[in-house]
Amino acid sequence: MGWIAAPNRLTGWIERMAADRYDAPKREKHWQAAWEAKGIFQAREADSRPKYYVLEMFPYPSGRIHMGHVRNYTMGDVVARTMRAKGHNVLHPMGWDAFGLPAENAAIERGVHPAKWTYDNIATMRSQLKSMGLSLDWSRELATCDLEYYHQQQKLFLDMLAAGLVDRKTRKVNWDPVDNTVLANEQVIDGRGWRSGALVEQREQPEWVFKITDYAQDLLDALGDLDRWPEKVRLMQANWIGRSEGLLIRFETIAGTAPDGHSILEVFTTRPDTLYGAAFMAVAPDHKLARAIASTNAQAQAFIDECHHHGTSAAELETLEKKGFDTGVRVAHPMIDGAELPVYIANFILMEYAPAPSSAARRTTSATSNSRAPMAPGSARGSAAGGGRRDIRHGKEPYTGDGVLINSDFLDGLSVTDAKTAMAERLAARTVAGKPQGVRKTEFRLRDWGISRQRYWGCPIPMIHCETCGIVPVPAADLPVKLPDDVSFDVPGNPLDRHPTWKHVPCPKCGAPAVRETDTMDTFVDSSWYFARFCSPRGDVPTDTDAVGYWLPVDQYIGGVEHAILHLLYSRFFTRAMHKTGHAAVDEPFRGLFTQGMVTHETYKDADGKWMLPEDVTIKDGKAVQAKTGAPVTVGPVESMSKSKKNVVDPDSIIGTFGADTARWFMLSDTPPERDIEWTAGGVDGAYRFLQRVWRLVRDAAAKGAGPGTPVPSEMGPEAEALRRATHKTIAGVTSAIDKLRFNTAVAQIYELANALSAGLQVAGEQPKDDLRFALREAAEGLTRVSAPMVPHLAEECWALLGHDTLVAEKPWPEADLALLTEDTMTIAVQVNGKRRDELTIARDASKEDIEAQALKLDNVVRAIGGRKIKKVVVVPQRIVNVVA
RNA sequence: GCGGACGUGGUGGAACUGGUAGACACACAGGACUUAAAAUCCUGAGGGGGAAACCCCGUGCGGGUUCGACUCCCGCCGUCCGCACCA
Repeated sequence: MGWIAAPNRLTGWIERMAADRYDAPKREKHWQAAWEAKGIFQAREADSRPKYYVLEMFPYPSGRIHMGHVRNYTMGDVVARTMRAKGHNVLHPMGWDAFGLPAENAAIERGVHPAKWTYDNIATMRSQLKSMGLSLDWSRELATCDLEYYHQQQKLFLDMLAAGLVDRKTRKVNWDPVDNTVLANEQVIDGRGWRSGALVEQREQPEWVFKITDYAQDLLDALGDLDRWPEKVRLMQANWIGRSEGLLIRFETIAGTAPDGHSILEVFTTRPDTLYGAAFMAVAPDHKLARAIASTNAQAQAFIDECHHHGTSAAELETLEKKGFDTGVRVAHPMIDGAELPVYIANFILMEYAPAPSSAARRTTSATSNSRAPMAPGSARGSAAGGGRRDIRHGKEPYTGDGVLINSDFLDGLSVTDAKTAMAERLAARTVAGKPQGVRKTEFRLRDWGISRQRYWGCPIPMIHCETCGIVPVPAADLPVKLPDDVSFDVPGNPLDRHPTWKHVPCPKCGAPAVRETDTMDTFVDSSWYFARFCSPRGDVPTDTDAVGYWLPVDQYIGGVEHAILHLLYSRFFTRAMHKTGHAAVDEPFRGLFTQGMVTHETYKDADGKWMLPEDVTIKDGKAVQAKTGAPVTVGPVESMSKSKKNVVDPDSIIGTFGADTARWFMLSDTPPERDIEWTAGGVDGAYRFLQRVWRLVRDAAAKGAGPGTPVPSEMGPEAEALRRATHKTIAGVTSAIDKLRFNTAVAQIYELANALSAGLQVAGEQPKDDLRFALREAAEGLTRVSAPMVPHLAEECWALLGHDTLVAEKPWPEADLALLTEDTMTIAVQVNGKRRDELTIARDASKEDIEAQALKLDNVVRAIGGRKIKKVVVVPQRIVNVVA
């Protein structure tokens, strides 16, 4: 065994490997450069093709891209590339949701300026995204922290202010003591800040709000037209807006029980029909009556204080134990002479923030299951249980549906709906203190959108506080209000507020010394119009109306379902606001919406219970062990990738090792896009191997197949025919799968074509005939072109292997030859009594009679019938035969 | 509690408007190639029975409609999501 021989073998092996392998990481850079050189992904407005706007939710520049981004942007890219090939003028831009807390946290922790931190991250992530080979128009890139961007946002704010869409309210806010900022109710989860996790406190704070409630009804109604949105998201938004119709009832308080000035108590209820069963009235802890009581009653005050320890969000209130405090106040029951109802302060009642003229307790509670009910329950619903003298079996027939009311005087026998109407009419006709006792009112759960944040790294709110003139907008000519660069984060609080000079400006009206608003905008504002800005990202007005008129709405928006409510609802509001202020011509920003699932991975812990990165774990003898030490590893459940559990895989290392196409292919394979996908090392290998196989198949087909542009031969043998059929079936199938965003089924069909091409190459031998040579080329080209949106680099490589000097990215989408999709003969199943017994291959256009006759002749069918009498034969041509015996 | 979605082999999943359940893939097993391994190529496979032809069972569970049900209806069980004073 001479050692001289070894190098030869090794060299031969390396050469063979090199010749047999597609070097994805290397070639991908080449094709990316080729696309960029031609600028083929840059969108222009002046174009006769139909427009198509594809957008994925833009990322927060947290540092590096993660697999969720890879999945999201791959899907969008498939749509963009496919629509481009199908002859659309495609806009597919990318930007950065760049304002926000983490930048300030980095400043606090590491002393790096938020701007530097952000732009450095953007540079990293941009290059990572570019390595994915996305067909993005990078010339439109923007970051919301660009002065150019937030300058325009300040203009929008002032226009919205002028249009009456901005308000300033003092209200009870959720204060996050860790982040030192106000949070929207939506940002409070289980009483804790959504970012910091700190327990939220309540505070009084003046803040700027956008009057989204002005559009509550419209935002609700328009959901019905968003037929290309997931039903789930529309439902969530409808619930969030939470329209409820009810009655505002004015109760008279019993003399001597209520403080002065409280002779009337206004109460809103959605169930006026249950008034006869009412047990008590409840007011919110901040209701003026509650405050009046508390001013002279320490116990009441203590109860109110206790209530304030909880968050203000509705969800928070619902999970609380229900508690009440009897104020001693009594109101007269409007329907029952002499009956009185107690008034409680309750911890589960919410002050209404909507622009009601005078705050009222929002809800009343009926007695349906409350032991303190002084009256019999007012409604008997078929399945309702509960105390009191409820008579479930009222009447001869069992109740179905909503049932009818009992023990409710004039409402008896009415349905709930009719009873509500009857009660509303009765109360409306009565007068209390000069006004109708009952007024119909529609309320919404949705509240105005508070946007003030006591933060540095956000868009400054362009307002000035003057002692004599009040609050004055910054004149448009003085915009932008630029964030100062010289800020420090060594002490808590808002750096803008304690900056030595920044906030001190003369009042634009009177010239006297005044101060700027030091609050900045909620970053959800930034993301509420970026899709519009992409239409004219460099304009010196917020939107170019021509460009926006051309591109909007976004035809296909793709992102995570976690934004189902906030971001999407705010964007819908903002688009309406932009319409009203002349910055857009549509109301709905997103014509089509798709919410993709998350990326998950197994979790790993070492012997000490510490989380481990997947890359530090290997499988040895079927057991998970630490790659370096071989120490045992505990495999935990599959969970969505998160830094805290370390079950993350870095896209860079995948792309660097296997290439972007492998990562893209994995993300599209196997799992339906709306579901969570589990990232596995095995799956990556599988994707990589398949792409290598495609490359080899196309290379071999290029060698054995016909030359480029060879016309269809007149004679076609069965093998060639079958391969051609597979090709065209795949083209048709992939086209419709991508159209429906069913990427996993598109992938499966591409596998089938690859298998068919492989079979074709097998039968071809060394000297295939012209018909098969044609079919091989057609299949290889078809395979290349339908997979191009998913694995664009490999497709370019294959296209070149096939002898083309053009780019697939510029080729039109292939068309399936419909004539090849239908075969002359087909195989249908034959059942006997509903069980499949045989199958029948027969002419496609065979008559029912022929099919029946042939089916009844089949041996298996005859045997299954077993001599019984045939009662009936169901024949569905091209589908099935069922013999009933 | 209300509303919604989902439940299919060892695994991810496919199945168009009710018409051959399990496409395609992963993992697995066998074979070819190799000194060997990797890679690659070929073959097999829902479960059970049978030498085979075939037969029985099978889409969470129980009913129903239908010639025929993963698909439609009713009732359960389970998982996930959203919402929620009450209904």
